[in-house]
Amino acid sequence: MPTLTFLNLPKEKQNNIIEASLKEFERVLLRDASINKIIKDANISRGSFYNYFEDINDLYIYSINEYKNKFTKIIKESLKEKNGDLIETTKILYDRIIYQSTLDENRQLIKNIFLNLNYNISIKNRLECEQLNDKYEIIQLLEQINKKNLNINTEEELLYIIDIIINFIIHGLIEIFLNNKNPEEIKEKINKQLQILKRGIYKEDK
Amino acid sequence: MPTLTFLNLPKEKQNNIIEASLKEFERVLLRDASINKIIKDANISRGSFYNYFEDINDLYIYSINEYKNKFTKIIKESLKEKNGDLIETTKILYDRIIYQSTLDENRQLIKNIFLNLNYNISIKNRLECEQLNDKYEIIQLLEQINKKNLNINTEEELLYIIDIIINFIIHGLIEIFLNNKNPEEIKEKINKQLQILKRGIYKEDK
DNA sequence: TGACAGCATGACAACCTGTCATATATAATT
DNA sequence: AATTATATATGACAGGTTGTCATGCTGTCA
Repeated sequence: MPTLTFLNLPKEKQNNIIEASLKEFERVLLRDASINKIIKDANISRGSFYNYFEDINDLYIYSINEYKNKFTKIIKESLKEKNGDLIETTKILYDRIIYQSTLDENRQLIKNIFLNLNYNISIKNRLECEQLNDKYEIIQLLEQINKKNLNINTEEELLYIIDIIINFIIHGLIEIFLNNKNPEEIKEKINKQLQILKRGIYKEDK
Repeated sequence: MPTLTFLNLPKEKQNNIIEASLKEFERVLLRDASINKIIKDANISRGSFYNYFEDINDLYIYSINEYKNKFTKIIKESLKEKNGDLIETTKILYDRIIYQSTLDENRQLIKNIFLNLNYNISIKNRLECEQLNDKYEIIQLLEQINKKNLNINTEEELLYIIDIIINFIIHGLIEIFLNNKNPEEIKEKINKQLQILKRGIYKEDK
């Protein structure tokens, strides 16, 4: 989290810093982002930077928050549209993420945000933990899922399933963004994996 | 791949370099590994290093090859022991990887190798592509899987399933190594995810 | 006016990587 | 044996990076 010093800064100065950082996070992946470039662009001194943030990861998590909310919103809308059907929601979700990330004016930044997820798992954890409103958000989302057609016994199982599905999507996006695979091809792959998950991999008898 | 210059070096000198690099890859994750430390430890000059390898990733892929083979062997043995049953093989495989990585004298290195898988997906790809014998290895493994009790129509589907299962394991290992989760707890989680995959997530009617 | 807390600053130490001109060793050819 | 050609080794160097810290500035409060 940024320090109080940062939060007490005039909004304009705060924005300058955030904007400069987003420019940098758009240019390169988090692991290659340069504090030097950001402070030069935002016109602040090196010392100030370290008065505001612990390190560049700290700034990153704070800066991309807006985008996180954007995607939470997309998830919510998709769930609603598909009446809580998990598989159908996933399919439309994929389409929308791809749409956002190929047409959005900030597509390069979105692309990097997704790739950063995998470059640095520990950041991912900080991202998930630090924003405590997350827990509330997740509960809200879970409630919208239609459990009637799901073969589950506990809430825990639902969480596991979601974990699996999220990984389908994230791995798909990595293949697209990093290895320049065709989104249609990956969509096909994710659909097949969803089918497998839907019906199970073992034959009836067992 | 290392250059011919490197491969023509006396075995002892080669070994010195590999040993020095493994020491470094044990100390820190790939993204923090220092060429300086390695060349100092191996007693070679900076210029020589770049005569032998393209960069540190190049050296990494070459150095950990031995460990890759180690795990391929463990997979083969497990498959054989469980008569090709995919789920049972996965379970025992997990136990053995955990065993290796908590008891092995090189546990820290093994831990880092697994974590590196996620820190840098592009390296993972290089690792998978460059060793062409891999394709043969994979085909060999696939043949050993018992498909009779599997609900699959094509070879392609089998590959998708394996992809899913590998991700279960890798994500589990990350939680253990990076977040210091309890291996027993993660084992429980993976087992549950395997159960879900086994039976499918949708109710019969659909 | 003095004292103090909060904030800003940039020089600095201590790292890092990749390159390249030069030096040396080894092999080939005259 | 002497010369040439090729292969390999070297470390200084340029151009980066990060995090720290003593110092200076500024506004508030007594």
